[in-house]
Parts: sequence; structure tokens; C-alpha cells
Amino acid sequence: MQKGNAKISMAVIRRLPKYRRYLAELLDRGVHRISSRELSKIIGFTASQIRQDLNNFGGFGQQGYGYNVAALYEAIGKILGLDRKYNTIIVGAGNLGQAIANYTNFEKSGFIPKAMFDINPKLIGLKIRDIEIIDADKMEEYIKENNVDIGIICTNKEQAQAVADRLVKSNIKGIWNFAPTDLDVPEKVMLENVHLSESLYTLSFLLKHNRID
Amino acid sequence: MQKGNAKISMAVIRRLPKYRRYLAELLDRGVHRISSRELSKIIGFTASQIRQDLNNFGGFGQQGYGYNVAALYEAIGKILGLDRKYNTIIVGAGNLGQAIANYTNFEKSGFIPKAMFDINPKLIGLKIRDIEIIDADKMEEYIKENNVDIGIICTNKEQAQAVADRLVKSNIKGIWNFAPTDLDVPEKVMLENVHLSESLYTLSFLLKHNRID
DNA sequence: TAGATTGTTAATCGATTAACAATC
DNA sequence: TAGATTGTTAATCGATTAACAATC
Repeated sequence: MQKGNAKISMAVIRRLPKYRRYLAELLDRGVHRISSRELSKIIGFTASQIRQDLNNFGGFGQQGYGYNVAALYEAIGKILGLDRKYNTIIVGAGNLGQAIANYTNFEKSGFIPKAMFDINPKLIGLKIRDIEIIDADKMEEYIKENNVDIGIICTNKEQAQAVADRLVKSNIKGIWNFAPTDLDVPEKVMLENVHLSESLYTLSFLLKHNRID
Repeated sequence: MQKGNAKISMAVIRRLPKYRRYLAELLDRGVHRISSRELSKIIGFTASQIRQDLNNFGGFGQQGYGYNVAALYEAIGKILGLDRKYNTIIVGAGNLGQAIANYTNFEKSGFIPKAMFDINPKLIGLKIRDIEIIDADKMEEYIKENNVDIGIICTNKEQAQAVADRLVKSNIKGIWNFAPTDLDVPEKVMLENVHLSESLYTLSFLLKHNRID
């Protein structure tokens, strides 16, 4: 997929979903082709950066024409690995876990929540949509039997590392971590953090210093 | 607070909450002083970067000694604007809005959820903890009467820009946006996005390409 | 063909790391 | 004092932007 074996920088990777989002919008509006210059105007990256970014993965454009919106949308989806389904479990069935279980957009993109896990007896047995909350004791067994790809950690920070260790032992492929702590996992396990308070504190910094970017 | 009037880069700003988090942990463990070298080992930034980062805001350390953990923790809190309280409202009382309302950690850091707003008659009048869900029609009035600093957008992407426009008109100071879209706000209004699907797609990229960082 | 726009190389800019004099 | 470690300048590295030949 990517050209040669050059390592793609995280900066580029994190821009890809945004390209895909704007391309989806163009598709909706019935736009069939777009130049890097026009895309630059709506997405806010420089045209040069857009061409550089895309060229990490191949030549999707055509000189004198630009890019085919549908084809590029499709290609970026594949690059991001959105051309397949992922089985996921949510660990921690509190408010955040339930909110994620209820958020059907992820499922539409191919991330299927198969089950939730919790230690609270009051929650075990309940269902969010059709997703059952199961006793956390049965997590390892469930992961192996159901081919779970991604574990979503929605516990508090105290329990997060122990959960991560158990996910790793069960051969999980990726962890999406919402607990406000940094997890230690072997490098073969992919880890993505959502540190909400860090985001909020960044906003509060900007408010205090009245930064205009 | 910051040295001279040099512009602090976003890269530095986004590292500050992580410094604060690790310093809090050290405080808990009763550690009173730490050198950039030791901190480097636990936080994973280079000692050089730590010293550079902190020196953007002043000389908090002492040669031959290192940094006083409590004093540095305090100082970073102030830099981040965590030495005061912020009145916030949550717009959109669906699952995500409710999860945020229930997450008491933000309140502990000084971000007080004063009210929630929704257009759904079934939700209006309900309370999450002691936070009332109010008819969205009354939002502008409420913001002005209650000195609201931050609006947290938890609507779907279709409604997000209209909500942002109304928040801006009501003189909100900052917006924390969870809707999966980019908002257009005047530069005097600070904006911080939490794009969950972009984070999830990044994880899926890493899974597909088996990246080891 | 002439015009438009890519793909790609080169130049610039900014962020990170290294080095070390200052100093506790 | 001697050792440790900062604050800060200089060097390096990486990411972004500019430029333009290739080409549709």
C-alpha cells in the first residue's frame, strides 16, 4: 500500500481521516474531481502538503485533472484499514463505555462492539442495544472464542493497566484507551490513547493565554 | 507566565498536561524532587526536551538539585489555567453528553457543568447528577445569566455548526467539540476538538500496517 | 495543442536533541 | 569544595512549503 518501505510519519497518518471526511462530504455534494488547490481551500492544509501526503501511498492523481473524489475516498479508506470489519469489546460498562456502545457510527465504519465487560454485578447481564455486559472474569475466554481484534478500555485509571495486561495475554491486536493513564504494552500491540482531560486542559491553556492559532 | 512574548508551540502545550499527571503521581508516592533525567525515564521524553519545555515558562529548577515536585506541579497547573474554576454547559444530552456530565474528574479539576441543553422533550427536565437538562431554546439566555465560559458540543455533526454559532453569539470563551466535524468560529473563541473516529481510524491504520513506534 | 495540475526534488522552517558553561 | 544538574546555545533532524519538470 505504501510506497517502498519508507516509514510514514504519525503526522501524516493523523491527517488521513480528515482527508477521508472531506472527501465524503464532496461525494455527498456530487463533486467528482478535485485538485489539491481546491481541496486545500476547504480542508485548510496547503496544496503542497496534500500532494506530499497522498504521494506517500501512491499516485492517486492525474496531471492536468486532479484527483477523482470517489477513487481517492476509497483508497484512503483502504489505507486506513477501513475495508474490513473489526471485532471489539468494551471493558468497563460505566457511562463512557455505554456511550461508546451506543454510538452507532463506529459500527457503521466496521468496528463491531461484540460485548462489554464489567465487575459490577448490577451491570452484568444488562444489554446496551444488543450488546451484553458480561462478567469480567470471562473476558479472556471470550476474546479467544470470538476473535476480538480491539479492546476499548473505559475503566478508571487504577484498573486500566491490569485490564491492558489481560488483553495483551489474550492476544488482542489493538487497544483504544480512554483511561487517563499511560499503558505499558508490548510493541506488537497497537495502542491509541484518548486522553480527554489532556484535551480539556489544552483548551484551558488556550483560554488563559488567549492564543490565536 | 511565559518568558518574553515568544509563542509557545502547540507541541509543547500538549505535553504540559502529561507533565502534570506524572508530577501528581510522584507527589502521591512522596517524591519531593526530581531531575530532568529521572523524569525522562518515567515520562518518556528526553531530559533535554523536558528542560526546554519547562524553560519556555521560566526557570523552575535548580542546578545540582533538579526540580521541586510540588512546586512544579503547582506551576504547571497555573500555566494550564487550572488555578480557577470554569462554568461549562453541555449541549446535546445524548449518551456522550450524559457520560461527560457523569464524569466527576472534570469537575474536580475546576470545570463545573452548570447545565445541559437538548431539543428532545423527553430529556428536558431530567437531571444527570444535579445537572438539569434544559430546553435548548433557553441556551443563549442561560449562558449570559450564568457566566458560562465553555460550551461542550455533544450533538451530531449536522447540528454542531449551528450550536457553535449560537455559543459564539452568546460570547462563549471556548468550545470543546465532540461532534465529528470541523467548526468555523472566530479566532477569539478558543476551540479544541475531540475527534473520536479520527483516533479510532488511526488505530486501525496502525493495526493494518503493524507499525511499531 | 495549450492549459492545468500532478509528482517529486530542493529549500525552508520549526522542533528535537546534544553539548556545555553557569551555578547550586 | 566537588558533583550534579540546570538553563541555554548550537547542531541535528524531520516536517512543511516552494518550485518546477513531467505529463495528462
